[in-house]
Amino acid sequence: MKLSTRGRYGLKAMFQLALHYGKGPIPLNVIASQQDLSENYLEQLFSALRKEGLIKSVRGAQGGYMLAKPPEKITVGSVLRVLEGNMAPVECVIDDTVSCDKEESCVTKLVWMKIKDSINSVIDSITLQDMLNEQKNLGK
Amino acid sequence: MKLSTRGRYGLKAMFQLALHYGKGPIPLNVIASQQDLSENYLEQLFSALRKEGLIKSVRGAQGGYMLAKPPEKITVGSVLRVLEGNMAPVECVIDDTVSCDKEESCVTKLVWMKIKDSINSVIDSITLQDMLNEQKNLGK
DNA sequence: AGAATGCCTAGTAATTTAGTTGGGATTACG
DNA sequence: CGTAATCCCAACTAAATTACTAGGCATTCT
Repeated sequence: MKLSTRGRYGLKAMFQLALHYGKGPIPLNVIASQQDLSENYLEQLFSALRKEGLIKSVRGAQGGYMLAKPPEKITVGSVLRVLEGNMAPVECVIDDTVSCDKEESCVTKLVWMKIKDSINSVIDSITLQDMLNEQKNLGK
Repeated sequence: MKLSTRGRYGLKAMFQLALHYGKGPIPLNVIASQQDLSENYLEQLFSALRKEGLIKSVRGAQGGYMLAKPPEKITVGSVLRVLEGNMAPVECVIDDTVSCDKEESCVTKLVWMKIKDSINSVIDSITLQDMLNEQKNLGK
C-alpha cells in the first residue's frame, strides 16, 4: 500500500512553494531541477493542484507558481487527496453510500474504515506551516 | 494508496478460517467459492500465509487449511504485512536504516512516518478475535 | 519581436497486479 | 489398492496502472 510518485513529488514540491510563500512565483523548471524530476510530469501534478485551488499560476515570462493560500491553511491531506485521490485503503469505504453489494454485516469493512480514519486524521492535522516549523527544528 | 486484492481477499479468507477455528481444516475450494475468487490465486496467498506461520495445512483428501494459532493471537497487521509487504506509505520509512541519500533533514519523511505509525497502530491493535466479536454485534 | 514561461492533450514505456496453467505430491476412503 | 480430493509449486500471461515523454499553443515580460 504505497503512495505513488504523484503524492511524493507533489507534497515535496508544495513544501518548496511554502518555503517561498509571499515572495512571488517560482517557475516550474526551478522546482523540477531542484528535485531532479521531469518538468513535464511535475506540470501535470501542478495542473491538478491549481484546478483544486491549492496553488495559482502566473503565465508568461517571469511567471511561475505560488501557493494560493498561506501555508497554515493548506493541509497535507488536501494535497494528497488531489494527487492520490481519496486516501481510503479500499473502494468500499470512500464515502457513506452503500457500495458493497453482498454483505451488510461485513467485518473487514470495519477494519478498512478504521485504517482510513486513522490516515485521514493524521494528514488532515498537518499543515504546510507545521512542516515549515519542523524544518526549523531539524536545522537546530 | 489502495490495498491490493491480496490484502483484501486474504484478510477476508483469514476471517473465514477464524469462524471455523477448532473445527478442523477447510479446503481451499470452499473458501474460494464462498467468496467467488479464483482458487489458484487464493492458493498463492495461503502459501505465503503458511510460510509465515499464520495458518497450517493438512494435505490429501479431507485436508485443507486452518489457523495456526487462536484468533486472538493473530492480528490484522500480521496478515496484511505478509500479503502486502510492510505497510509504509513510502520506501524511505520502512525501517530505521538511512535509505534516503539526499536529505538528512527531510520534512516530508516526518509526514510519512506519522502516517506509517498511525496505520500500524491500528492494524496491530485488531485481532481476528476482535473481528469475530464485532461480527456478533453486527448480527444483533 | 522574442524568450520565458504556463497550458493542454495524446502517446508510450515500464512496472505491478491479478490472475491462469498445468503438473506433481500426499492422504483419506471405499 | 486405486482413485478422488486435496495441497504444493513454478512459470507464464493478460490487464491495469503508473510514470513519464512529446510537442504544440497561449500568454506576458522585457
